[in-house]
This record gives sequence, C-alpha cells and structure tokens, in this order.
Amino acid sequence: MDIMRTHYASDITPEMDGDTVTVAGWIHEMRDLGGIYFLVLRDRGGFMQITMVKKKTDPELFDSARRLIRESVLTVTGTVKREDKAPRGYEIIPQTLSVLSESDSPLPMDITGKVDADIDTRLDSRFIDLRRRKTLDVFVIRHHALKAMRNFLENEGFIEIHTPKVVAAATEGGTALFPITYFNREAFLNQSPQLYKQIMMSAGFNRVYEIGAIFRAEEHDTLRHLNEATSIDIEASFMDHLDVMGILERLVHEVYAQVAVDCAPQLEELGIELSVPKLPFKRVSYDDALEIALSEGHTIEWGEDFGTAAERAIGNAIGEHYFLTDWPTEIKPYYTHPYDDKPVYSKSFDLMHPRMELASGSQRIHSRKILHEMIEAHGLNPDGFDFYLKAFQYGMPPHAG
RNA sequence: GUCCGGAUAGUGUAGUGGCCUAGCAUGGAGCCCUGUCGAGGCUCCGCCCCGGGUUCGAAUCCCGGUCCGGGCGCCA
Repeated sequence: MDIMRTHYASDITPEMDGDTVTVAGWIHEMRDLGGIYFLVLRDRGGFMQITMVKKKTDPELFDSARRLIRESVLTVTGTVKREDKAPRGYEIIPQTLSVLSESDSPLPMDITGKVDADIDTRLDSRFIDLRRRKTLDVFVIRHHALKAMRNFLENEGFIEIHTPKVVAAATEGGTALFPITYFNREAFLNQSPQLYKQIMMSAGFNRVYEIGAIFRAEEHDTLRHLNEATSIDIEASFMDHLDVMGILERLVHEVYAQVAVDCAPQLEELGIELSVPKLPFKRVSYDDALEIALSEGHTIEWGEDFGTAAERAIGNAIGEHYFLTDWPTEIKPYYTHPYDDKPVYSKSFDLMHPRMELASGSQRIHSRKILHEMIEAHGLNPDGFDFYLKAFQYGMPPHAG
C-alpha cells in the first residue's frame, strides 16, 4: 500500500467497523447540515464519506474541515464506522485530517455531473475533466480492450513490435505527414507501421502486431478522424486476406466479449449496452455493396469509393458487423495483391461497423518486381522506397495483414 | 476546404430592437439547519467574443474577424 494511506475506498467494508484507516484522495463534495458535516472523498476506486458530528468532534478539527476547498488533496486518518444511513454502509470518523494540496476556487468546470460542459471546455481543463467518473470509465474500458487484444494475439502466436516513428521520407502519396527537424535534416512522424511490419515478414518473424501512435497531417474535420491516433496493426506470413479476416473477426468478438465482462460497471455508468457481435461476420463483396448503394438511390461509378451516406445505407441494409471484400485494385494501396485470375479485383477487405469503417487489410504483393511496378503505377517515386523494396529481394514470403 | 448553425457569469443555458440595472440552474462568499447522498432555506457575488456600421435606442439587425458545433469532402 502507498506510504500515505492504508486503504482505498474500494477496500473498506462495513465489516471493518472499529478499524483505524488512513485514506487519501480529492474532496469531491461537502454537505454541511450544521450539527453534522459530511465530506465526500474520492480516490480512483470510488467515494468515501467522512462524517463529523459537531458535538462529538474536536472544535478545531470541525472548523478546519468546514473551511476546506473542493478538489483539494487530503489524507484522513479515522475510524471505520458501520452505518446503514451512510452511502456504502460505512463512514469514517476522522481523528486527523491534513491538506496535502489545496485547490483553487472556483473550479473551471463541474465534475460532479450537475452541470454539463462542452467538449471544448472539457479539453481546455482536461486535468479536471479526467477526474470525472465517466472520463475514467472510458480509460478503464480502453485499457481492458487493449488487454484483451494483446491476450488474444499472444495466444495466436503474434509478437508485439514497435516500428520507427521518426522516418526519413514521405514514403507515399495519400495522407500528409507531419514534418519535423531531425538534428539538421528534415524527417517526418510516421503515419503507419505498414512498411516496417512488412519488412518483419521478410525477416521471418511470421506473426507480428503493433499497437501504437500514428500521425496524419490531414486537415479533416470530423468526429471520426484524429491527427494523432492509436492504430492496431497485424501482419502475418503465409496467409491471405481470408486468413486475416478470420483472425480479425475473432479478435473483435473477443474484445467485445471481454469488455462486456470486465467493464460491466463502467458500461452501466456510461449507459452503454454492449452487444457482442456474432461470428462469423458477413462477407459482402464490393460489387454486391455497390448494388445495394445503387438500389438505395446513391450514384457511384464502379471503381469509386463509397461516400459517407452510401456507406451508411449499406450498413443499414446489413445491420451488423461485416467485411466489405474484393475491392477494385485501383482504389487500394499499391501493395495490395490483385487476384491472379481477375486482376482488376484485389484480395482486400474493410471491416465495417454499420456506422463506420473499423479496419482494412489485404494480402500484400510479395514480388519485388510487381511491387515496383505498382508503386510507379500509383504515381510514386520508387527511389523513396528503396529501404522497403530491398526487403523483397532476398526471400519475402507471401503475407497479409 | 465547403455548406449550415452558434458564441451571454467559472460551468450549462433563457432572452430576436426600448419592458435587460440581462432571467434560471450550477458555482463562490456568508448565515440557519444532527443523516446528507444532485440535501434544503435565506442574503450577497459574478456574464452579453472582438472590431466597424445601422438606429433616438443594439445582447438582439448588418458587415468583417476569431473561435466552437453539425453535415459533406479530404483521409495507404
């Protein structure tokens, strides 16, 4: 246990009646009823009520408690008292109470849930926003989701890697990169582990994954896009896109199932009812999806990507998680493997939630010659890809991710 | 980038030309109150984004700017 406390809020039970404990946390609220004074102390695990009856409390302690400022950091040493009228069946009767850090007042936003704050206000005062229970819940859920993914991938024989984040060249077209100064040279923040995880395939690592930060300098302005995000990438050798889809759908299923169990209190607090998607996910080819979009009145030419509205129409028609497969080769990245017998289509997929895209993948081209041609066909300069193309010269297995 | 919409106490909002010396909630200061758990009651404190313009008169209408939200686009 920490040196300044003996218990967290979540450790204390009514059965500990009579025990002396030292707790620490932030002052969440106080309620002054005159003859009795309640102080609600918050730590990561929850809340605890500190109760002081005026007649039974040292006057100096009682007065100092009444002068406290919300969100100050406090340690309290006191006696646990079983009390049916108290929130969790117990309260703490303090002997000593010391302020470790006094808060300013007033607070930049309400954190008790009485008054909402706009997202902008919340981010401007993120240090306070992070104290809100619901914000913590999001972090807890995120943590459990990541843990479930790592467990799953580990069991599937994947090893976790971290690829370079400071890179030499703007390797591709498409998304813009953030330029930075690398000593006296220009460098960029990496937008994807793609090229590096493929190089790991040439090295025989067989199955790798990375969960890490990516940076994209797009001036897009939607709720679904961030300039700094966390990406989850896998790459595996001797596999095609169908194998990857199999792994991915089980991964997604597993994460939902684990989070539903591990984060039941957080989900309830946030009012989220999580439904675990059923396996296997539907496979819908690009051509079939195009037909759905057209029948819903959207105008899209074969070979075009679906817009937001069309994507949503398709999602509504299907109603659950699905794979959008066999995309036209020309709208997929240069490393996407075409079908040998029908090269205008590619061995590719997007994983879709009815309302948005979750992931995309494909079998990769593993022939250096074809890859070189495809880079040129996409209007890119192969010279910039030298470090990448070399990995395809000395034994690159078929792979997908 | 573009099209809509918006900006009022610390926070969230009401107010569409004079009734605004700007209402409410939350908050802060203080007082009352012995079982609160969004405690309650009373008193007080605190706000019209910036710059121009129209008008006898602007929080309100017009123009420009800045910032924010939503839709679309952009997005290996």
